[in-house]
Amino acid sequence: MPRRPPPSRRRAPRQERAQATCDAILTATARVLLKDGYEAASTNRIAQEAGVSVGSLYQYFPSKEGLVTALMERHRARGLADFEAGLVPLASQPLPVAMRALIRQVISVKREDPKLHQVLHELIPRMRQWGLSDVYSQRLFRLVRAFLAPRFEELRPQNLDMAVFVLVTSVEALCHTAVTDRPDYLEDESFVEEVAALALGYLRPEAVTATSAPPRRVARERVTRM
Amino acid sequence: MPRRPPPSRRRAPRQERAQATCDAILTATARVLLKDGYEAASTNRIAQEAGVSVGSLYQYFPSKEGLVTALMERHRARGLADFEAGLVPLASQPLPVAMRALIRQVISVKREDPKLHQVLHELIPRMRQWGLSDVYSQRLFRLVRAFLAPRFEELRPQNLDMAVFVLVTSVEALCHTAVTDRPDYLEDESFVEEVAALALGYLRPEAVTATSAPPRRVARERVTRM
Amino acid sequence: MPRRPPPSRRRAPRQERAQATCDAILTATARVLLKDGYEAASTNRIAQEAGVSVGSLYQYFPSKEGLVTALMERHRARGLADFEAGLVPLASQPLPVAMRALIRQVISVKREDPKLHQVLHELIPRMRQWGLSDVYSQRLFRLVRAFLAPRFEELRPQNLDMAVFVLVTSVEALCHTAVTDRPDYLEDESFVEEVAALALGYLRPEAVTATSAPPRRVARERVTRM
Amino acid sequence: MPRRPPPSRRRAPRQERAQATCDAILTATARVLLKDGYEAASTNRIAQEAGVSVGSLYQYFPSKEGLVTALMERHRARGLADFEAGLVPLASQPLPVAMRALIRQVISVKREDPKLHQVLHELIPRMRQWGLSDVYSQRLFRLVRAFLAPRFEELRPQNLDMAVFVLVTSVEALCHTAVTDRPDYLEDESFVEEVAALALGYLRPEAVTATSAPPRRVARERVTRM
DNA sequence: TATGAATGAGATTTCATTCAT
DNA sequence: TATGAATGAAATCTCATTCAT
Repeated sequence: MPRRPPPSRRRAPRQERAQATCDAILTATARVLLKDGYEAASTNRIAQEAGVSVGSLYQYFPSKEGLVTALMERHRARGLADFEAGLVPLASQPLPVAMRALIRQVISVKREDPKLHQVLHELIPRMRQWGLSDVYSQRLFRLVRAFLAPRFEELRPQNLDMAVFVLVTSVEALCHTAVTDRPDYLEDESFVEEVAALALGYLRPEAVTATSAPPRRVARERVTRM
Repeated sequence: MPRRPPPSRRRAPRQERAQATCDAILTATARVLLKDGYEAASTNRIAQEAGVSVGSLYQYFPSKEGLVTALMERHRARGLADFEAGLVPLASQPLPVAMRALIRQVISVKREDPKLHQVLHELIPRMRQWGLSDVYSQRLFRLVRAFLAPRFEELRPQNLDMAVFVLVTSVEALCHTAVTDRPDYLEDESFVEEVAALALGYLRPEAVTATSAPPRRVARERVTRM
Repeated sequence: MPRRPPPSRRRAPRQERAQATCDAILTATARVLLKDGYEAASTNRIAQEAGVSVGSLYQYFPSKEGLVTALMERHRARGLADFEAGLVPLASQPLPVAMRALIRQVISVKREDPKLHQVLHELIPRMRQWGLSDVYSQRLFRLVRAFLAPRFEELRPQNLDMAVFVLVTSVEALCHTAVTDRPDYLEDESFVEEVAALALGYLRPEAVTATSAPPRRVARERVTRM
Repeated sequence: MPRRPPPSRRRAPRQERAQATCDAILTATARVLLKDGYEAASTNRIAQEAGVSVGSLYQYFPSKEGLVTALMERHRARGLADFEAGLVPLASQPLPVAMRALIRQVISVKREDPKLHQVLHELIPRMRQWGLSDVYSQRLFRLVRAFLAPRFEELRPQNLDMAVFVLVTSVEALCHTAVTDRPDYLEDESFVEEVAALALGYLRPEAVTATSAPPRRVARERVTRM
């Protein structure tokens, strides 16, 4: 029996003042997480940074976990909304064009506040430990799937779900790691090209791989490439 | 001024018995990390699991950080050695063959003890916070670079370093995420094919993404898309 | 210097509505005390249960102490009134008849709401700590004393005050403990008989303790002390 | 499903020093409970009073609850042992003699440290809330039962268990309340006589009560006494 | 060298109470 | 009068680390 995920909010703020407090707390949480990391970020410290008392913090959030969860939710909801908004006008574009645009968007979203992105990214496993399922990943997955589905016929992969997994996982990792480890790449237009090459090379209809894959393709490829 | 990374070992064990104790502690650390996660893994608990006193633990390791670092080092050193060992006989193989073999190896290494892999994976950002540079990533990077360098001429990417980054990051993320989130993929031979398709499709010499790639294209594209 | 007992009420409710609120709060207090016990019963929780805001609660009661004290007073005042009402018609009854009737009444009062009785009973020491003297015990004592005084001549005990203490204390304890620990006894008519036997055996004129109680002293003492 | 009572001890002290610490903590607990009562007695305060750090306290006791429980156990175990020791030589004495001796012992035990007795007495309901069954009450009950059983034939009560309940509850309450509320009675030999009169009058073979009890006795009594 | 008792700073969380609206 | 947001002192408990034995 999986334990029900604990709520991330304790009570909805009714008055304006309360909403402001609530926001201030979340923002302060982000700031403190950035500066000190999750462990060193004490609730007292966060409250202080938000300019409220700890009591207020606990009036709106049931625990440190809940607080961080709420921040995460806010952050990811925004990111997902952005992504979706960016995706819509691309539906009718040619795949390469759309792909590059998407990659640029992913990067630009992460670059906006790289440190916060990184901190929250590192919190994901912890949230999993807390029993929170990653609904945003699932929604992202579904968005990308819906984007690719209409073009399925022209693509090489036969298993759409797996293709989405491969694409989302690899592109996400590349963008994230670039932000984290190679900020120089972010200024480099050729990086986008390379990520696009990875994605498009993977999706493209022409057979490319070899030896053990579906018979005839393999043969053709072997001849073609080696 | 970046702080000098603290040592992960306090004193090298001289006697055999000491070495055994040291190993026992590291192994216990892994066990406890698995069971309880990093935060809940107290040094007292680890010592108990190892069958020694906390005092002894602190005789061999200067701190909890050091202990975890040492475990990490042991683990990654082994992983890297395995990887290197697997890489050597593949030097002379055709790329697709070698690539599939490598992917299989990465997966099998992670599958061996998936939970431990995951726990240690999640510790990486923490170690970074501690000021430890990820030497193993760098060495992995160099290994892959050395593997690809001789074939550079036949590959599409023009920037070898970036290509290595793209490959290592994406393949690693795919294998890791599969172990974590989609264990069903691990049993599925087609998953290896897809990852291989991603890698090979990225590396292959023929242009594929149409519109983009090498120098002039970029210019054209800029005109086209922006 | 003993601190003056703090008031249990802040302001007397003037309007009817206010009286209703006041009652609602007290009733809610009882409910919450029952459910959660004294410590877990927070004033916010009580206010919520009463359907008012904490602010209102503090308009009628100066503190949590005062709130609980007021509840206690209400409860004991009612209990005492009941007891007194029951006592009046028994004044002219033979002692055994009256005694059984009283015991039955004590039991039935406690059985009415055993949990509340128990909770409030357990609060008595706390109230003592708060410096509140137990006026209701004193009034109960006086009632029983007044009940026994007219029959003093026919009773064995020579010290009326002590006899009242012995009777009240033991009967009260028996009834309370039965409600708490042996609810089965409450259904058992023979329990009433046994308690009555205890009380009547204690009060009866014939000497009984034989062997050690110095016989003649009794007579002398009567003269000397009462 | 009743929750298993939590342990009152965390780990048994192995070294002498540890035992001393453990004792010091328990003694300090008693001292602080006396002075401040349960609520105001903070674990930090207790540790300070014991001259150790809080950490040490929590090394031996798992919680404040556990700490108090352990103190209670120690206290009641001693009291019970004393009582049992006093009971043995009385087995062969005439009932009135034995009864007076027992009452004197109960009083003297409580008088030894009246405040501590009172504090611990008031903690009993709390322990019940914690799910701890009152084993010592049960053992006391059995001791008294074993004491009365051989004389059952000569006693009035027909239900031995109920008789034990009546005796233990009333005598205990009288002694306790006297210690608490009427310390003057403790100096007064006639108080012991009255309590003995209560107990012996209850137990004595001669019929005494009336109207509704077992038929013939009732009749006789009515004639005799009223 | 090994042990494990002891330390104590510091973390999370609660709740009686106040007071601006 | 009523509301409920805000306060903040204080309580319980943990755990990395030290050091006397």
